[in-house]
Amino acid sequence: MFKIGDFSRLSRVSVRALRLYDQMGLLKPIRVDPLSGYRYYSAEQLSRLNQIVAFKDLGFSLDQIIELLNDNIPPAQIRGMLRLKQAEVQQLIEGEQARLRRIEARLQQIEQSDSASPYNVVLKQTEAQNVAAIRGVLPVCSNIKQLHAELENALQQKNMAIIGFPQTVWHDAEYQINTVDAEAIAPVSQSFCGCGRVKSYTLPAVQQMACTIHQGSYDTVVQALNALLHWIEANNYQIAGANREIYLQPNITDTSFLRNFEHSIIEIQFPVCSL
Amino acid sequence: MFKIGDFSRLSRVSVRALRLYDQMGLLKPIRVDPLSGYRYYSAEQLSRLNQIVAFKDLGFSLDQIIELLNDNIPPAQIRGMLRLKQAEVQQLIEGEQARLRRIEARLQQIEQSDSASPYNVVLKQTEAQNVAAIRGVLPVCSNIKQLHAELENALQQKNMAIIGFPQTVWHDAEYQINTVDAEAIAPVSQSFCGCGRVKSYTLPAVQQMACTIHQGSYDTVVQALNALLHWIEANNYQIAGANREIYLQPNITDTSFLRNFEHSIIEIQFPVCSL
DNA sequence: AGTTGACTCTCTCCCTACGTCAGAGTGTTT
DNA sequence: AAACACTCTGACGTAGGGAGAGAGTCAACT
Repeated sequence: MFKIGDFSRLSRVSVRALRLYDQMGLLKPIRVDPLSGYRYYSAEQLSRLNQIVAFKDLGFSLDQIIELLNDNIPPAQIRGMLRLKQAEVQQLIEGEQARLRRIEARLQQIEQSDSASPYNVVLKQTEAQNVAAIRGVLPVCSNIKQLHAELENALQQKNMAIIGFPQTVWHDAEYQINTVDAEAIAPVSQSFCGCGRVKSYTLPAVQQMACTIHQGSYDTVVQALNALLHWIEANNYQIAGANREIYLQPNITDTSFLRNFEHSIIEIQFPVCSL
Repeated sequence: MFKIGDFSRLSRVSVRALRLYDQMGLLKPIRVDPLSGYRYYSAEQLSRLNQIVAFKDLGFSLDQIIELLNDNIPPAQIRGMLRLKQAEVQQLIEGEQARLRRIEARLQQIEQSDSASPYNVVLKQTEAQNVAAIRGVLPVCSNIKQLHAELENALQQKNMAIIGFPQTVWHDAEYQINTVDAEAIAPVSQSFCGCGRVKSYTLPAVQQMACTIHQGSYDTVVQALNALLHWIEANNYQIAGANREIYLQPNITDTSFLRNFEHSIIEIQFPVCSL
């Protein structure tokens, strides 16, 4: 019979852990002195303790180990739990590898542009939303303002409330001179029947959206675009749809963004998928 | 200005997290109503929040992010922290890959021997210890008993206290018929000058020791050996030294193990290193 | 002006698998 | 008998929030 300290040295498991295992019912000492409360262990218990440590090394939680060491557990279930854990660890590794790529991309970015770039790219999900939209082919990008103004007027006349920030979707797969296929969009509470150029539909949800935020003059928004595209390339993603711009205003009802493109706050989004 | 809920939906960061960031000083709302305590955020803060989320995705803790977002931090230090994190993630991945191999080895083992094998292999460190030892070439394994008896007698005559479990080191690199090179060992408190066949030295520490525990008759100890060797192979380790057997007795001073090999508890150890 | 429903506030407890005290009691040795 | 090593229980801390209680606020609708 060993006192807890000896048993701890023997098994190389900390005293604190042994007391925890006792409390959880994972490994009870063979005897507890009712007077002093001292725990006494026997050498035979090393085998069970070894099992506990082995399962812990496989990544199981103590609660799971209690289950696993239950006497009347069929081997099939143990296999099942092992497979589950296997998949879990597999996924964790993949996640960490993606993280590693992100870190490397960040390092590269710092080393290229010596000053730290102000663009931080984040992966998000977006939900589907009901929207009103006007799509058109414009001679230059900046004409998107007129499209938004037209949309706003049309919705005001229809008495439709705008319940979110105005957005633009740039449908051009690649840069084209003199023509830009763009769509001005405003979130609305419910679908309605479109009329004229105004369409009503549901902007689909996107699982993986690479996003960054641009602040300042609209003229420098290309820098944000560049940073975003670099990030997508460096992290082994692929563009999976048209990119969006969301015009973040102080208030949803405020529409000053149309007149103030010098101090705008814009979130730029690219749908992506893993390469 | 946005209330916390709107800001949360906008940024896709939970309200709870935003409150935490406020409390930690990571992202203070631009205004807090002194009466109601309501937090109000501005769209401009999305950019900082994006930075926070981006660094969190890289694996940094909130405390580290406070440092990283400190205005007067040189880019060189950011690079350093990124490199550190890179190494850390790299190591984590390797650890998880090793775990994956352990899980796979376990699955294989279960599938081969349908009933769950009672041997659980664990990786430990061992410390250096002063020992007394007699080494000899024996005709059969079981003669190790005599060597231990001889060692015990010699130490008793010298009045040396044994302060740990008796052990055997099997020096044979490979199995040989009719001759076994083995060493009976007993831990002692300090080194002394050996005499005759009894040597005194320090048994070196081992960084990685693959261990399992055998209970029952000594005759079936080969099964434990097999399980251990399988584990070492399946986990991409290599044997890096002579294997040891530790005879775990109810008490250190008890020497009944020499007479009772039918109900022994033995820990078997193999020094290993990564392949 | 009142009411309702949706938000928000602070506060506390919960999660892992222990590490780390603090204060009190035990066992062994000199 | 004193010293010292060991053990006990219990509490608090960890990272990043989740869940929920109880109270207060805001905005819209009657």
